[in-house]
Amino acid sequence: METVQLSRKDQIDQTATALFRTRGFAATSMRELAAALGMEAGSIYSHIRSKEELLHRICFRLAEDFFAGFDEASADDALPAAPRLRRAVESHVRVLTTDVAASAVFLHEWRHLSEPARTEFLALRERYEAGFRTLIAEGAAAGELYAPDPDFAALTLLASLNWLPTWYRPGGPLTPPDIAHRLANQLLFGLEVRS
Amino acid sequence: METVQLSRKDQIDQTATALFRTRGFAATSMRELAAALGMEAGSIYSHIRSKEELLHRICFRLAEDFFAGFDEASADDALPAAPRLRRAVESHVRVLTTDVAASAVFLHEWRHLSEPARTEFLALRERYEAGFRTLIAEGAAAGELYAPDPDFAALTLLASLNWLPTWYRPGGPLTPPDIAHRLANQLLFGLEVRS
DNA sequence: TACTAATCCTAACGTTCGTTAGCAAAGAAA
DNA sequence: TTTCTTTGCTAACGAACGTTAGGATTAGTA
Repeated sequence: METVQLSRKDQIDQTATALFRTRGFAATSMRELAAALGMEAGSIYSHIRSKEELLHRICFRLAEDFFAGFDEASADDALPAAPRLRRAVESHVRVLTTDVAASAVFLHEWRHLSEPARTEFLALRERYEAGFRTLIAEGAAAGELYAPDPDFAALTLLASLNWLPTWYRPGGPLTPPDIAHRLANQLLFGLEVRS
Repeated sequence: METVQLSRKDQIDQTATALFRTRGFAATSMRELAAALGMEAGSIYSHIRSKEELLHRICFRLAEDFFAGFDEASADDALPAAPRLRRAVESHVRVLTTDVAASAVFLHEWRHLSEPARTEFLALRERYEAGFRTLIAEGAAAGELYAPDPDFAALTLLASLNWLPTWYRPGGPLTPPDIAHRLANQLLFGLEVRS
């Protein structure tokens, strides 16, 4: 029964994601993972080919999610760059908060991918960041954004967002849309009151 | 001769820091570390007690550096909160850029500390972040800063800064003071042009 | 009923891990 | 010259690692 297999496989993926997040990929053993699933280590290999396959799936699935969200958020060419950037920020936060554990793995554990997956992953990441750079550069060129160095601004912007999985806990006082809105505001308007 | 011993020990610390940064603490073996130092794995134990001692020293040394910098930056009570915050940001960036590898380890590998070091470390970190929260809250109360939620603002501020070790490479086009200045500007003034 | 696919087990494989014991060389201090 | 400290080696320890082989059980399909 295919759905059952997929369901069990998804269960393994999910448990692995949680463990990779809290203990790190290298420090998580297959026996730990098996114990968390209520099974024996050898049994996992009825469902997966290798430990790294788990990491691979997590990282590349999230990459897809980020791309899909960004493309949708920035697609409307009629809109000025600034609101499109705001929507892209909100999309990024939405993906991050939808699966915090997977996001944390995506952000921190990708270096344990072996070649050529590692290089492929970094290329995707670079392409994604380039999307933000372009958006900010457009906004700066149009006078909508103050960004003397769009590359630097994009770096800082994504930095603020990507730290989120280290502190965000679902069920806290702030809902994901709240967080997205506040982050976008703080990053676009800054902290200091201007005269 | 004590200085020679310390020098060799420091060499081990430094090499360990670089390896822990790029490969992660758990994925770095003592044999790898020894090879990078041109010695055998067993020989390292003439200088250290355990692998974790290396991590412990790295993490807690950096914690001290951050505290010393912050205390100096925020000490001047005569100054308004906003410029003190700016100086604290610049100090944080200075510590990060002075030893990027150690900073990356400090930020990402501390979870491999075992108890009670781990709890002790987290308490230090919390105390440091509280310093920023207080500074931002003071600035907001005095009307110098726009921060409806100082805790949230502090989180985002440190997030932007702490991502730095993932992209900064010494010898790039930007000097550390440049970076500090730009980051402080972007975080305090934001991106969006106001009318 | 017979067959197939899914699921999990036990037992073990070869490898690598952090660490230790015991010994040796080499230079500084006495 | 003797002594001590520093530094490093080889060899090995027990434990844990990812993974595999081969078999058992179960449930759905034909």
